Amino acid sequence: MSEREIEARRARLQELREEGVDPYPARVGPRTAVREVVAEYGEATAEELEQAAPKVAVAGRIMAVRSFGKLVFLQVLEDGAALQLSARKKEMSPESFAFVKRLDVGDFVRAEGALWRTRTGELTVDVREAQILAKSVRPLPEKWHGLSDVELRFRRRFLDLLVNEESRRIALVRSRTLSAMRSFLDERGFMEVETPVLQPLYGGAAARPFSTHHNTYDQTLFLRISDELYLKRLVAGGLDRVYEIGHNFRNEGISRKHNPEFTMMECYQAYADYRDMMELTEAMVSEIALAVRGTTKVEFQGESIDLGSWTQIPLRDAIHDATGVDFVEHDDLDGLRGAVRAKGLGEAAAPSWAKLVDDLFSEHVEPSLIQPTFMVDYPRELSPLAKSSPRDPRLVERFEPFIGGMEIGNAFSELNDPDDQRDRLERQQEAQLSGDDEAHPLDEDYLLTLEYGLPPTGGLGIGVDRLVMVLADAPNLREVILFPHLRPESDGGSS
RNA sequence: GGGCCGUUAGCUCAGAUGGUAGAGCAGCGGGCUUUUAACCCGUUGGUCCUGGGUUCGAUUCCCAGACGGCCCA
Repeated sequence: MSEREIEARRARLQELREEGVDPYPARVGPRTAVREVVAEYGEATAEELEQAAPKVAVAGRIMAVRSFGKLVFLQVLEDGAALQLSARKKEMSPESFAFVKRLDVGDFVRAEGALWRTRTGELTVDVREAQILAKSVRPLPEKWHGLSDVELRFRRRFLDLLVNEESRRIALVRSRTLSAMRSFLDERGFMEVETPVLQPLYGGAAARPFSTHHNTYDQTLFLRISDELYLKRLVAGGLDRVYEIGHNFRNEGISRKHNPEFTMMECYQAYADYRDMMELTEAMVSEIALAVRGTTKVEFQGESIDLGSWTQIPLRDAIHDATGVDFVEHDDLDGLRGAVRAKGLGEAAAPSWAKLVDDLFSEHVEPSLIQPTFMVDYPRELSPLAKSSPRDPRLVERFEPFIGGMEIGNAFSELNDPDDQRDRLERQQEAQLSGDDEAHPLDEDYLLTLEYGLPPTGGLGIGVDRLVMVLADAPNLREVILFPHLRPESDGGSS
């Protein structure tokens, strides 16, 4: 094992301690942010700097050392901004120079001195005094190739962030997306709330939950698969515009577009319907794109996408155009299976009519929905929480927004008729009994809420991670989640 | 869940028809006062993912497994 470098660094750590230097001091001392120094003096000429010789103190992590014996260049990085330090033997006390020479790449230091510009034009702090802020006893990834091992990048994300600019950029896009989303909703009069992650009964989406156990009450609890039912309880309680941005947990596979734990924004607006939610979605996505990217026109995986321009397609037409199958004509499982077979689309394995419609859509339509698209007019069976369409009782007032071939949300006029809701949830129970483990459970407490009365309400959910993928042009979900779910690290043994 | 590919030094990667392995960077020692992947000389460092099999001998071949990647479901 190459523990040798760690030993060497630990030896230097020990030396510092023996000399009475605290390698992990509690205080940093006065300093100017590297970014500010660069902003202020980045344009100054060598002559200007030589005349004024402005004294600065900066702090940061040493990312590179180039030593010439009596002259050492170090590059420090602080909050994504880099600055070069120089240490010249002739210009420093012997102690200070020896101290700098003993620093390792990865150490955090504070250094003070005058700014100058080297022969190659690099803005540089000519160090007179330096202090260690935190000793690093492990070597950083190699400076040229960096860290490219995908597994290591995710398992040691801090190293990835440190050496891979792209990783840092995506984290920033994510942060700005969340902040723009909050501003947008706040400005529209929405109130941010928090609802339980641990729930006695899950609901609000078609998914299998994680379950856990509360010891004191000896109670089975589920990690929420959606915020929906709790948020609507709040609307029933008179909080007319609410939103929540939080993690949902779905016990399912991992893919380019799926992580078992992901971030969802859900908002609900009383006295509104799905048309209003459509308008809200358009405005929100545009505004976030402007805030994060400065434009609604973005590149995503080689496609130019205008996030300010949406089209609408009824689900029935989209599937019919792509497959020749009309799910309205074939309104039961056997009929639809027959139609799918007749069109040569293979054996339909779906356990229910609704699931089969969903499968047809996911396979034949969704990948082609690159430009922003609202898929509308979903069948009732596919949407147990959405209000029936007054135009056609087989449909519901629902849409899903798609960008870049991905479903990025879900919205509807919320079903507030308690009897209709009971009927739909009872059908879900039947589905569950016949083997659909993603069916919605029957939530009596939620039905009680509806019996007291929920105003006409529009609801919208946006998958934040996927939206960030689009805004950051990231190829998969794990790039936009700082700590994506991975299998436990194995010791290589078989068992 | 299925198919394909990968796993070799701290990092990035070579490599051998089966005879226990190399480079660059990092480290260590030396030189060097204008570098930007600094350079020059010397040098340390390996469970070649794990287990089993075949073999005189396996890191290499075979089987199983772990983890990861891509594609598919």
